[in-house]
Amino acid sequence: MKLKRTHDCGQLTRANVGEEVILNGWVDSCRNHGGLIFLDLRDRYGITQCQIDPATTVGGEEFKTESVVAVRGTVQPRPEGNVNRKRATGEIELMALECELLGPTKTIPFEIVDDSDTREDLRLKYRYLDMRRAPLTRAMVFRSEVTRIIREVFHAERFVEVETPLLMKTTPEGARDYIVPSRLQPGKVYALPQSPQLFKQTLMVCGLDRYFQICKCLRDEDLRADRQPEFTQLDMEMSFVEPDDVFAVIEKTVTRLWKELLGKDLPATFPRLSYREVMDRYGIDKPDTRFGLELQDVSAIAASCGFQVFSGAVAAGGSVRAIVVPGGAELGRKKIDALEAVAKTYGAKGLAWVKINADGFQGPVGKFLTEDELRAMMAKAGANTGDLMLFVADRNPVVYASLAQVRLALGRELDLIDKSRTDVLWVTEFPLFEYDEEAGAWFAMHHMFTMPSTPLPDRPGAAMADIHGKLYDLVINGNEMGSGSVRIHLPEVQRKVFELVGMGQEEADMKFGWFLRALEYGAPPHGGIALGLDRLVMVMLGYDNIRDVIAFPKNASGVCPLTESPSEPLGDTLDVLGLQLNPDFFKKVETEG
RNA sequence: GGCCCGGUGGCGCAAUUGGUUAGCGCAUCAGACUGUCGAUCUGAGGGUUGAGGGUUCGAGCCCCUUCCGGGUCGCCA
Repeated sequence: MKLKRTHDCGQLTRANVGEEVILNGWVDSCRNHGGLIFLDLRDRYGITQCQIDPATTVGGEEFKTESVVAVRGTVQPRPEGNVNRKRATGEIELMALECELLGPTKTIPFEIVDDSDTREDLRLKYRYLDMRRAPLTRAMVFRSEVTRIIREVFHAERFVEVETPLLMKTTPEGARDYIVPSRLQPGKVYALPQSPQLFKQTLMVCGLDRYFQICKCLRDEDLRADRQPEFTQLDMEMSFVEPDDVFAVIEKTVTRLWKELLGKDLPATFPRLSYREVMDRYGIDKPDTRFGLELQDVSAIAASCGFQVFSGAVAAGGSVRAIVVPGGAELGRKKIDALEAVAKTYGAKGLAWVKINADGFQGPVGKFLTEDELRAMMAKAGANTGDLMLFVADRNPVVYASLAQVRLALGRELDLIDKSRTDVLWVTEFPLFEYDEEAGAWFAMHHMFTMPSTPLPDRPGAAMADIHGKLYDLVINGNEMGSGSVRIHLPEVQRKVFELVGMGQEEADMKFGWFLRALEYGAPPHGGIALGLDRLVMVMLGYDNIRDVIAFPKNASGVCPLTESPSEPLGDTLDVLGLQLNPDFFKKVETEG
């Protein structure tokens, strides 16, 4: 290139008038008026208008949108009345003396505008074009700032940044592993990390005291709008700590991120709510507390009512809970049906409702309950005339899950969520174990390395439901942003937990023997947390899709439309590993099954 | 794997109850134009409506199968 830039496209102002400069960038738009051409040159930093006189400008012509061009010219003030107030460089323009086409372009497949509505797989196929859009460029720069600040805080707090292996031992608990076959050890495989959990705990046994890492984690599960097969975590671990010590570091980090990057003040410490409390009030362990409509337990009244659906649910050990929608008596049947559909998605058999009109009760529940029972429920739930009450009666997990989602749907539908608010909170005191009715077994709710708060029972059983762990989640605006715990540092406790979730001694030694051995040699009490970095950036920017904060994401089918991965293995890749792929395997299983 | 939504020129959309030659905006190409700023004006080209099958005198529209994309449930310790 002959014309190498002296400035970027966002920095020239009145102060530069008279200077001869060179700009390099992309053609944002090129407006040809015949006798003169206006060329908007764009780079990451901004857009500067260049004026080309086709008669005198060397190499001056109309350039194709998105081609890469260099312009040498003189900075001049724009004539009176032609200032563009929308741009930082709007007071000046570059009178082009010479132009050079640095990178020609084919006609682009879609327009590059901020509010793109091009379908996403096409945007991903041409990611380099899509990324030139301001919202995506901004996300990348913003994300870089987030990690910069995180590193500043953690280094200032004397954390050591350590890289842990990508090729590690497979431990198929939890999510499905991505597997990497070993060439040097035929017949064996590595796994890609679902998280560096055991390595970071081992680093505590190493005596590093405070560790952090911004690392990739990989889980072979189905994708969602907020879930990618590979994602990034801010992972940290500290020795000789209680949960409060972990909270303090994260609170410092998060408040500083919000302050520096969004100019918003968050409280110095975040509210702590117990798992019991958030489930009771919101039915979900990641509550969006930016609006009300909390769940109301009317089981006591429902237990003795004549409505079998209600009384039966309570008798079976479940509950009847309600959401009161203030002014909800105005809601039409269509909207209530839509809410019922939400409830059913989450396992509810139905969504009972009653409108409290001035002239009486209206709705299916009204027919089955006496007026006294309805009035008692109104009082218990805090409902008034003009309100709508929505009920779910079922087993507790179903009641919680369905009403929690009905509540969120109402929040969106009735526009109750104050988007200007940032509600950050800790959810604490999670149960350590959960019972999986399908599998008929107990398993660890978070993971198997969390220190119990109370003594463990001798053998698996119902008593496990009452065991709580030093477990905590960070929740921001209803998003699970991070999860952590104080860990087990005593090998006999760790062995006991393995045993309680049905892992025999032999199996435990095969999978985690190396780690149990590490705990036997002076392991410090320790704890930590991992934050989802992609989600954090997504929430900070107010985006609703995780792909928009990741440079080269996969689509919902796990395919990268840009590179077309995954792809058929090439050459002797498989032979070297002694492998054979059998894509028809799944079809066969289907037809034979 | 289940459910919901979608697939129509390069991109975004439209097309009464099934009914002429499938329209519109942007983009593209050609021409005009010395103050635009996502320029404007004039004109032109560009489509086997994702694929396959069926119903019908007639299918973009209805039915079946299938592929692709988005969302979601399951799943994600």
